[in-house]
Amino acid sequence: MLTDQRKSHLLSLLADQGQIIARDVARSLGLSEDTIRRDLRALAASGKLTRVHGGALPASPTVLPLAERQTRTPEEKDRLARAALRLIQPGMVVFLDGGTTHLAVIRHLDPSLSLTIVTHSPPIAVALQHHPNITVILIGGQLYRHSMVATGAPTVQGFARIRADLALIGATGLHPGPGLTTNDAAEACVKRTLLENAASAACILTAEKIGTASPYRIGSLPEFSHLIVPDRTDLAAYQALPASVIRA
Amino acid sequence: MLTDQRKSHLLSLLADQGQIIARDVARSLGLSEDTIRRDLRALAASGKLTRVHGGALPASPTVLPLAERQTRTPEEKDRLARAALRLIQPGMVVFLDGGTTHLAVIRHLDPSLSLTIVTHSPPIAVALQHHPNITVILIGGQLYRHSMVATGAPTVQGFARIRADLALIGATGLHPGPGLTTNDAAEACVKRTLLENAASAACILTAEKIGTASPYRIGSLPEFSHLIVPDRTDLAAYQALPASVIRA
DNA sequence: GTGATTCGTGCAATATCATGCAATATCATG
DNA sequence: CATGATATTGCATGATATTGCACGAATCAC
Repeated sequence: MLTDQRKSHLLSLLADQGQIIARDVARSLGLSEDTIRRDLRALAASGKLTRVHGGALPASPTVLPLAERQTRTPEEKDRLARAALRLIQPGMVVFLDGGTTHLAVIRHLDPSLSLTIVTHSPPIAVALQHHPNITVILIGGQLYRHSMVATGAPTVQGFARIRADLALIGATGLHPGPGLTTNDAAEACVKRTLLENAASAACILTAEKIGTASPYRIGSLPEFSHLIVPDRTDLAAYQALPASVIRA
Repeated sequence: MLTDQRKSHLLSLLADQGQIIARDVARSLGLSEDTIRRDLRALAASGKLTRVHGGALPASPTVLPLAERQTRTPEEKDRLARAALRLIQPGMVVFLDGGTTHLAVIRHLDPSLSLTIVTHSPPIAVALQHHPNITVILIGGQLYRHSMVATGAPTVQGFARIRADLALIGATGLHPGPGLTTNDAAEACVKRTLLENAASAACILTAEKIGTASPYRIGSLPEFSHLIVPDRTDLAAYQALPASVIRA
């Protein structure tokens, strides 16, 4: 296993479990604790995590990943969410990815709108509790804590059995090279499944994600039907764009 | 469990309950009281709480939104939940039904306990977000809003593929005739699946449910291994009882 | 008051940490 | 391909942190 790979592994482990115990990771990777400790020190130095006696904890703001991130850029997110609403028509079957942006979409949903939402995110399901006209299909799997979504083979299978009219897919990066990317391999896999099993797909991106790339590819821009970005986003670097680019 | 995590746990416990009793926390975490006292001293030194004889109190005068909820929550539920904790051992695979009683169980869960929880309830999954030592398997299906659980064939299938050590199953009624019952047919079906695929099963019942019957049968009392009921519950009307009846 | 509980401190056992060092692997350059 | 430079890893070592226990003092409940 390569060193950088191991560091990514540590970060995704941290995102997944909310903690790292040096001894356990060293044993599970068959390496000495010294190596893991060195990695942790390096990651802590670059601010990716917080070093504590015995292992590591998320860098401060991840303590409440969703609730915290929710408050980061609320007004931008709300604008984008409202723009996304135009894609949702009555009667549709919609795949809805996890994430605070999509929670914002639900917040703005017309409660009389009648449609089916398919999601693997417990917080999304909880947010839909008081939308009686929406049929909610929950897709199961192992819970990935950082994003609070189910992942793994059962999740992929669950989505693959359904054909949606629209998929709203989140991403952590958009870059001219790799296209749309995300931070976790298993999550990327699920997102690709959403993309492949929906008649149309949209991705909502906040400003800070544009121009950045995460390790795991979801797909290229033209595979999406819609891209929803902030108002004055410069997309000149992208040769192929989705059929519709919505600026909000 | 990491030391820093334990300190966070103490603070969140304080926010939750408005007080900390050193002896109880030490016992629930399986550590010596000295360790807890040392933590409390450290937290008090940094002004995060006020040290008092026997434990700690919030640093700021009051203002605890959650503590308020705690008092509104029937303490009966908390007592029952704590009693249920004794059935949960490290390493177990546990089916966890939805409902506020089971949410209370999670609130009292030792955060260092390492086990697998399988649930079809989004609120339960959300509540487990900050229990990094617990593997959460989410079971999908159509969301039934009244109880906030997934139901239907996919849910039944999802559970049936797993063999659990323990199932904690909710019910809305216990009556000498039909036994344990619930309000929704699809939900009853899921609950039966939990019952049939776990090595042992327990049902927690608050006082107002005992002696009542809902339309849909889950199973008879002797099919359960444990029944957890309030202290002075009269069960004389029931000829066959579970192997263990816990009164809390 | 009096007994029981809780407290703080000192101490010892253990675990974890940072650093230096040597062995090996990988890289860059010619 | 050869060779020196750099990176990575495991181990040894002394330092630091954590934890449980013992013991006497302080505090609480009655």
